[in-house]
Amino acid sequence: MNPEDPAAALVTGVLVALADPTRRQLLDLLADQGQATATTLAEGVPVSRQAVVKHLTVLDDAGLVEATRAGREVRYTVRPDALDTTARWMAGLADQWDRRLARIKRFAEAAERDDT
Amino acid sequence: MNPEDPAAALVTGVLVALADPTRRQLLDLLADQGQATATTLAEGVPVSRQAVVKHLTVLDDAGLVEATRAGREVRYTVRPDALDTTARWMAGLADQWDRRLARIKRFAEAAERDDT
DNA sequence: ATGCTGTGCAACTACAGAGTTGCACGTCGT
DNA sequence: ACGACGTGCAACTCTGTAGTTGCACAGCAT
Repeated sequence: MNPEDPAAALVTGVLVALADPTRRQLLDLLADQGQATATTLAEGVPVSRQAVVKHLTVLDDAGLVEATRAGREVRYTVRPDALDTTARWMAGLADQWDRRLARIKRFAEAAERDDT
Repeated sequence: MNPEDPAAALVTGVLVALADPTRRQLLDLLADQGQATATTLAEGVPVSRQAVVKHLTVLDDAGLVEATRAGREVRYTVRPDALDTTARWMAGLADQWDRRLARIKRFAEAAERDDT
């Protein structure tokens, strides 16, 4: 995954965002409620509103949530696209490893046959 | 994803492990070479051998690599299982969000029809 | 036996990020 | 106009972790 690749940057952001348990919890709440503000979300999580705001910023940068201004409040929504992309990337990586391992295994077996 | 769930712990470990770019690079090298030692891997990465060892420990705890002792050296191998599990978890989550969003959208449209 | 090479352990530095608090500003309802 | 509420900004603390260096120990070769 070359760092110049824009898709790579997206994946990195998603992984970093999901690595934090509080952020996963926030995503869970958001997906459940469909829409919520930072203040509301702070009630369902053991940290301050400001901490929630920071987490939401990270999630926004990762493309996992979307912020919409409505008067004096900001409503957040879940965005599945980035998550989906990352899931596909990961599945592809797992597949790649599987194939490489299979190739190496064939190699080892061939070498063994040559010995005996 | 409830924290008591053993599968959740596995997923968390994988996410944390993959969130670091150096660790992803190490996994790339490992998957490419099939097998390598910490000392060898340190040559392909811009950090010291000790740093590499620490990263490999994290990857091992996450179940992404396996360490095998061979005389005085320790050979590391990639393990696709944990990655595969996490990829599936993520795909499931993306799907879940999609369905929730679809449900909410229907809700909103129904409410709009009631208004007009 | 001795030197070379790969690991392991420990102490240390440094920086990023998770969290907090306090206050100022815009917005809504009355 | 005024109070209440939601948000934004800034400064600060603190812990975790990535990284380093130095040294001791174990295994291999000659």
